[in-house]
Amino acid sequence: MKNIVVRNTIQTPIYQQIYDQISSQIMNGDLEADQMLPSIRTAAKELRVSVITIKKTWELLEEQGLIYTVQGKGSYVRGYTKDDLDELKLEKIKDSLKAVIESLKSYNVSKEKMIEIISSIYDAL
Amino acid sequence: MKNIVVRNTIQTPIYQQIYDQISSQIMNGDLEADQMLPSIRTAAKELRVSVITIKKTWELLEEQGLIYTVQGKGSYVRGYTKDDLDELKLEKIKDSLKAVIESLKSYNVSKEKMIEIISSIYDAL
DNA sequence: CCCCTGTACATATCGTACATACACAGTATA
DNA sequence: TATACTGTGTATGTACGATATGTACAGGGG
Repeated sequence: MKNIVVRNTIQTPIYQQIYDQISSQIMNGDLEADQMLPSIRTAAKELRVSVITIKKTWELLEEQGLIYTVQGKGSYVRGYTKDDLDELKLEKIKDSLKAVIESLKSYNVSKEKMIEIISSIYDAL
Repeated sequence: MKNIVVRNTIQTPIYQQIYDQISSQIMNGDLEADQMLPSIRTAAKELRVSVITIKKTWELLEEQGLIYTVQGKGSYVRGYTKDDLDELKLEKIKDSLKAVIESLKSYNVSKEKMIEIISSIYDAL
């Protein structure tokens, strides 16, 4: 439960922000298999949000097969191999990029132009 | 008012979908300067949505400086040079890509990997 | 005056988020 | 062994804002 940041200033839902960060930590291997996540109460207190919000996040993570939950005990990270995690991560990134490319479809951006812009954004970081 | 498609199956708000398509048509030069947009009633009937929804779209377009509206008369495409339009378009695309890169920040994707994935998505189209 | 235009109002539905009460699991202890 | 305690997840009821609607109001021009 380290390095989670919640911003109220952006339009992304809180549960989505937390989901993104935890799912990336799992996919990056920062959280070990069968490691217990904080209880929803602990996480809620720590991040200063409602237990409902954390519950929704945990549900999302469970839906995506990243964790499993035992009633009365807690939620735990699913056991995946490094290769599996890399694959999941790649799919996630692909999905995001596909979505943005789809949303820009009507602007008729060529592959080369797109790469050029991506490159310039990275260089500016 | 050609080639506008509204989908109820996706989560993007209707007014946003219409906005994206009209703004891209303007930026691509498909709509001429001072050309009148359809009245909000006509557009609403044609796209089978409420006048309020179209009004919101027109307001967004006006906010972004793409059209101007005259009470009782109608809404018209602003006069921009081709260079201005290209610049607006580039900014729009940059903003979208910046947002997706920001949202993927925690996955630690390198510039090269990102370009590789973008490339593969384009090749698959 | 009539018919076109944009505008404003009141309302319905849904997603997000909250506090609080309920139910299950494990353990200490009488 | 029974039961109370304290941890866990779950469900209920509420509030608010965004999205979308229909319908009534207001301005421009023949």
